[in-house]
Amino acid sequence: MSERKILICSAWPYAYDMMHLGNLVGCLLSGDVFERYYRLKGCDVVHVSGSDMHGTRTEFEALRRGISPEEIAYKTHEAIVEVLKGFHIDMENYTTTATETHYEFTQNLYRQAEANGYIIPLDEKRAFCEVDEIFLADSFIEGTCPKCQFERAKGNQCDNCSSLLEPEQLIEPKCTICGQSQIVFKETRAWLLDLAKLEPKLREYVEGHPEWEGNVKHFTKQMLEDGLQPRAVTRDLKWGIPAPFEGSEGKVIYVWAEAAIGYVSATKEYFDKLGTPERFDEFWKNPDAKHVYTQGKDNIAFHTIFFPGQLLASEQGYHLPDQVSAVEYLQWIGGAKFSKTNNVGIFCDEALELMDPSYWRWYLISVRPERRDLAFSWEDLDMAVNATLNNNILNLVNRVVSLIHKKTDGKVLDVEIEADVLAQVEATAKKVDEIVEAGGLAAAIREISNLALFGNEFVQNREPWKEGNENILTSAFHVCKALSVLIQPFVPRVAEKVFRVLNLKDVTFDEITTIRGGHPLNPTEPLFEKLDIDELKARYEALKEKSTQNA
RNA sequence: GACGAGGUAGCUCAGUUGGUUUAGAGCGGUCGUCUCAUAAGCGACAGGUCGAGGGUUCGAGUCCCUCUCUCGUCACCA
Repeated sequence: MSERKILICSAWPYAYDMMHLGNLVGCLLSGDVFERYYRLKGCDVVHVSGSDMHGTRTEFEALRRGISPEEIAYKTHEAIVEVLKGFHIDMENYTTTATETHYEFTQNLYRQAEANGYIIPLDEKRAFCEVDEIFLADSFIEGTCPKCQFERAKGNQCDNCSSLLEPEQLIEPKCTICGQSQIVFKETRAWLLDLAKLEPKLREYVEGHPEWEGNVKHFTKQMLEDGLQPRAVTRDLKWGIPAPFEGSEGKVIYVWAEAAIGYVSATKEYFDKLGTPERFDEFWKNPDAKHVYTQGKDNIAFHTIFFPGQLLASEQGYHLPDQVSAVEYLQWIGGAKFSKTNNVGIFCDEALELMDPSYWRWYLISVRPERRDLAFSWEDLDMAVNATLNNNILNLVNRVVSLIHKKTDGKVLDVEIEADVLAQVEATAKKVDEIVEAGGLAAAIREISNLALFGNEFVQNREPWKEGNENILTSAFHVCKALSVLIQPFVPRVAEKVFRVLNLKDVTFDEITTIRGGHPLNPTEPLFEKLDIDELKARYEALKEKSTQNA
């Protein structure tokens, strides 16, 4: 058991509504690609995530619809599980935050934090709706802004004059659940995680990661510069994990304070079920393990400050996040925001009705917003799928395989591979590896595409279809083989087909540079089908038409 | 509002700590071309005031200031 231990943690989708494509690409899909990549390299990989079942919105939405939060959460969870299957996202443990393991683990962790002196109580007046008998989050209160008289100012901020507000300042505050204004401010006790006390340790942890870049670095640095404050980890809600503190009966642990802990409990649950609970420590108590977190930029602070803060507070020696691979936002056409209520954008369940999931995977990762926000476009989709994946990469494979069948009886000749081909393949593998190890994926796809360009150019220039040039095909095959391995983490089902045609089995990363002479191929089969983008658009329009009518 | 991050050819992006005279790729577009491959492949060309203005410097896309646009955070939304 000396392989590298890699733990991939994808941010937990909120089990309240179906994810859109932007949610998918940054969290679960990226995680899946990383998982497959590291496994290809022979690492010991565990990938965990799950549905975030609790939360204010779920509970409030349940109140509004008159059903239980559980019902919403489980229904959504089941739908998400189906979507993951549909996108070929397959991890060690996709669970929920409503499991017994998670409840126990979270409560234990917070008891440990309390015993270590990191939990402090605080009494505070908070808005309470007497109709719904529930404490209201600031954003669930509306009223007239005391500054600009805008009538629908939120409890924390006025959307009109953008003043920051306290809920008490609103004139005629109303509950947005029942619409009534029977709001009183009642004293209630909250328990806070003392992040101020944890600050020196967190600072040390963050300073230990000079490789963090971009938003991850900036957000985190900013948080520390502003100084950390104790932050409430309990809520006056019913649906959630009962808070385990003295006198905290009837309150739950707040979602942000428990969802991330799910990374740990989900790993534990996985190894418990597997019957090898001792292996948990190989991932969570092992300083040599590498932990990769995939999420959207809105979650950065949770992964670099709050979550490590909790782990530190427990003083159990848990491994802290190493790589925080955060993406910017994928937006809808023209920079519009995805919105279920306004029926804008494509949601994951709809996406699967529209197109081959391999194509979605390839497109989404190739436009993965790693540097800045990015808008969906049909043109980009067309280019990524048809121009790059189909015409450039897969057609090259098909081209070379057909030639080998025609010219050398389906056998790769046992001759030397051209030096520049060897060098190009090796250089690409190296670059891809550097990119992925550093938390990038879109750039890796660009490198892979470049190798295919090189391959096509090579074949074109050396004309292996002419008599006497058959030896060239061995080099061309070498490129195709490398391509097939490199695309595997991105489009596993497509790679499977290519492996079959190339007659490769139990493929690992090493296959990229392995030299094969005298290797027989299998009969060719269609490797791809062109995507008809106009037809796809038409079906999308029809789908939207239908869901507008249903709404 | 405060703070932070970004605005490079139609699109997606590269551009080390400022310096090979005409700012680079890929895709798209235009033209040409091979024929092994799913009208795929290859080559050539197309010229973007590097968001706007000012400054520092022998020299700035690369540093500083101002402005503008986009995005994010601002701690009971996650």
